Amino acid sequence: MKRRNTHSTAEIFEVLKSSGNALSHDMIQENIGSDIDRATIYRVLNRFCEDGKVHKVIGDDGKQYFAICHNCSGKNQVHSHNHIHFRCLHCGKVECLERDLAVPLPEGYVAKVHNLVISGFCNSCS
Amino acid sequence: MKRRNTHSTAEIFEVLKSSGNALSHDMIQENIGSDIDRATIYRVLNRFCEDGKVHKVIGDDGKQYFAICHNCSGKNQVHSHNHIHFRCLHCGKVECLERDLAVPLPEGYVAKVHNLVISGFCNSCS
DNA sequence: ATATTATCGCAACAAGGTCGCATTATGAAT
DNA sequence: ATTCATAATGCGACCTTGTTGCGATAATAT
Repeated sequence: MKRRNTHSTAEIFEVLKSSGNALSHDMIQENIGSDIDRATIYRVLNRFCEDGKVHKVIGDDGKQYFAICHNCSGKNQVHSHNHIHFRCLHCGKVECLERDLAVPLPEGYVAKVHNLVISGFCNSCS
Repeated sequence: MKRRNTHSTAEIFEVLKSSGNALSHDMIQENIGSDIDRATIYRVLNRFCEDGKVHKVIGDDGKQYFAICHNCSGKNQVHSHNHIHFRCLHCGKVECLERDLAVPLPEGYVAKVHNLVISGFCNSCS
């Protein structure tokens, strides 16, 4: 399936880019000018993930957050997104701490997905 | 509020203990003998968390997993549960890797909750 | 301009978890 | 042992997050 450049994809990507943080679906919907359907936003985001333009983290609030890949090593690679994310319990901001983390696993264990989130208070809120 | 010893709390704690791993609500419901309501299970587990007998992790599947605290340093302490959890994508097992992790945060950041999950394949499934 | 088909919007659905409220049962006091 | 206050339960309703089916729309190639 070839991807098409649509209004929605452009706007959603722009919101993610200008934010610089990891955003949940509803954050995106707020920050967006036009009115894009919830299902469409999820579909666009999941497409971004498949294409390796974006990575997804599940917060300790159980919600999905999406962020543009900067230092991530290519699409769908194992270990590609093994950095810690920080979620502020006060302002809600979720950011990627650009510090890769090598976690030694026991013998015979194979890592596929890293989902590392620390929450607390960020520098603006502590 | 004083806690009471009930049938449900005893059974749920026993299931967690004999399993040795972190269990989701439905895993507990399967492993349990009697028929305990979903809401009750969640309430019991949340009570255990408040009392520091158990800690909770959100998996990258968005589900809550509960595990008995072994090396965790007391109830509701910051940094008390800062170990990595491993979730097997094949057998579903979620286990605590008993290896504490000191993550250096940027200036001004305060950690409150650690939610560190790596998923992949465990030694039995890889 | 036309055809193909990826994408969208809407609605319905599913799963996970919480909450209100009437009922039950635990543990303490009598 | 009986009574009493109230913690805990079961049931149902509810909310939120996310996904899916399907007909309508619109992006790209010809």
